This record gives sequence, C-alpha cells and structure tokens, in this order.
Amino acid sequence: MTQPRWLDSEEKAAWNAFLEASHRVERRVEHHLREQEGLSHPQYEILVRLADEPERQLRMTELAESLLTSKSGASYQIGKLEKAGLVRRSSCPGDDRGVFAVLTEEGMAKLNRVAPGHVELVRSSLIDLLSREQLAALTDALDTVGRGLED
Amino acid sequence: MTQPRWLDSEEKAAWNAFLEASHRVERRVEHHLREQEGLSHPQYEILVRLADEPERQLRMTELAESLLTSKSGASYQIGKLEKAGLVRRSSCPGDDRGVFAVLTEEGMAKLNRVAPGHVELVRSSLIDLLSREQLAALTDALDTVGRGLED
DNA sequence: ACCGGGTTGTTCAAATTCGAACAACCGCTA
DNA sequence: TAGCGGTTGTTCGAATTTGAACAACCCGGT
Repeated sequence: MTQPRWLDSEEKAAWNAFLEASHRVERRVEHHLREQEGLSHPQYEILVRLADEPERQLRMTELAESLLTSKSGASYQIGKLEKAGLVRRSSCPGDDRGVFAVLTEEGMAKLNRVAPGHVELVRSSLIDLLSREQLAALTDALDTVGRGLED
Repeated sequence: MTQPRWLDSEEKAAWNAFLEASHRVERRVEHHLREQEGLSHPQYEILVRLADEPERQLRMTELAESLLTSKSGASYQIGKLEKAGLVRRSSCPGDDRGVFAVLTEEGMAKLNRVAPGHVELVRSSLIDLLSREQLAALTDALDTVGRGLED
C-alpha cells in the first residue's frame, strides 16, 4: 500500500480549527436554546424549515434530508414537537404513505418569540466575531465544502 | 425590547454554510470510522490526544476539556476503549482523586493502522476540496471563532 | 490537626440518535 | 389486474451524550 498523504501543518491547523469551531458553536447554540427557550437545536431548525415553506409544511423525508438527519430522528423530533403543540401531522393527499409535518399557529408564535434570542446567539458565536472579509471567505470555503459533500 | 439585529443575506449564508458543512463533515467522518475502522469519532480523537502526549496519558478532566465534551462522556468512552484494550486507567501519583487514561501499545498500534484511512477521509471531506488560499482563509476565520468562544 | 470550599471522576436517569426491520403504499409492466 | 421493485414513515433495540448527584480527595487558613 502507498504512503498516506499526511497533513502538513497548515492542513492540520485547518482541520483542528474546523473541529474546534464546529463543536464550540454547536455546543453553545444547543445549550442556549435548551436553557433559555426550552427547545433543542434540531427542534428549532425544524420550526425554521417549516416556517420557510409557503404552506408551512414539509414531507417527513424532505424534512429529514433538509436537516441532514435520519428519518427516524426526524420522526422522533416531530413527535416531540407534536406533543408540545408546535407542529401537527397531516396526511398527504394523493399519497397515502406520505405525512406532512405542519407548523401550527402556536409553533409559529413560538418561533417568533425565540428567534431574536437565537439570532443574538448566532451573532455572538460566529457572525460578530469576524470581519466582513473573513465572513465572506468563510462562506466561500464552507459552501465549497457543502457542495463537495452533497450526496 | 429593542429590535433584534436580524441577519442580512450574507450573514444568513454564512450561518447556513457553517451548519451544513459541519454536519456533513461530521456525519461523513463518523460514518467512515464506524464502518471501516470500528471506532467512533470521539474514540478516535481520544487516541489522537493521548498519542500526542509525551507520556501517552492524560488526566480524565484534561481529556474531557480537550475533547470539548462532558466529564461523564469522557468517562464512558474511556470505559469502552479500556474494554477494547486500547487504553488503560492508571492512578495518579500525588493525587488520589486523579485518574490517567493511558494509551496502550495495542491502542497505539490501532491508531497507526487507522490513521491513513482517516487522513484520506479528512482530505476528501475538507482539505482537498479547497484551494490553498481558501484553506488559509478558513483556518483564519475558524481560529478566530474558536478563540472567541474559549471558556 | 481540622475545617470548608473547591476539585476529581463515576454513576445514574433521561433524552437523543442511528440503522435495521417492518408494514403499507406507489407506479410501472406484463 | 396482478405482481414487483422502490418509496415512505414508524418502531424497535442499541449506543451515546448530558447534567445532577455523589463520594472521595486536595489544600490553605486557623
């Protein structure tokens, strides 16, 4: 077998910075939403995805793909949100297998209530830490990565 | 209450790119290590951290902090690695509360065996997707974020 | 020597995640 | 219309993570 192409010091620095930043940010966001707003980050993201839809609804599979999570994970979280009254399940006309997750009025209200604090946290965790140039370069690089890893 | 400072489209793009890239990369790395090497990503990171130490050992608390995880999480994973023979626990001279996690020879051998495949995956998941300039800019931005979020 | 506040690591219950297995359904083809 | 490969969403068990609670320990001041 051929020699592995080891990472040089710059590449190692990039990888470590990536791991550290993503863990720290994720940890911070999760903790804030949990403590301050009573939502997990996945749950918040679900509300956002649904609110972005014209009909405020998404098929379970679409939702799972959008969240980059498993179908069972999406099913579990929708169950939680349903119990909390923020989302309801609705059958899908024309496809009896299908299930829509629909944002309720209460869910929309909850999102509107929670969003300002979340945005502030996103700012203090990422956006406001960087200059406009750094932010643009970050977006450029991470978009490239995201596109490169599309299924 | 004052108006929240909503994210403009560039800021939103940055946040979304950050979330998507970190999830996709984490998912890919986790999946690869699990399927190909029989280790979870946290477990792999533990082996790396220990191998980086001159004595190939770390106190439990230091390890947990290095991994950006909880103490109980570190304890759990060390338990797993101990059962697998890759790590052993050792008492800490001069502090009876302390516990060292020590990398065994077997653990070092496992790491050496796994590392090449992991490096290849890191390359294909991040490093090789970017130009040298993009990588440098990414590291700069993420280092800033990491430092900004240090406890 | 003894307290009292802080530290260390483990254990516990609860929450979450995943993949596999599954039943039900879809749509195309013969 | 009967069948068949593929899709959809849920359920299940197993693995993992977290914070709280806890026992044991450290150390500086008295």
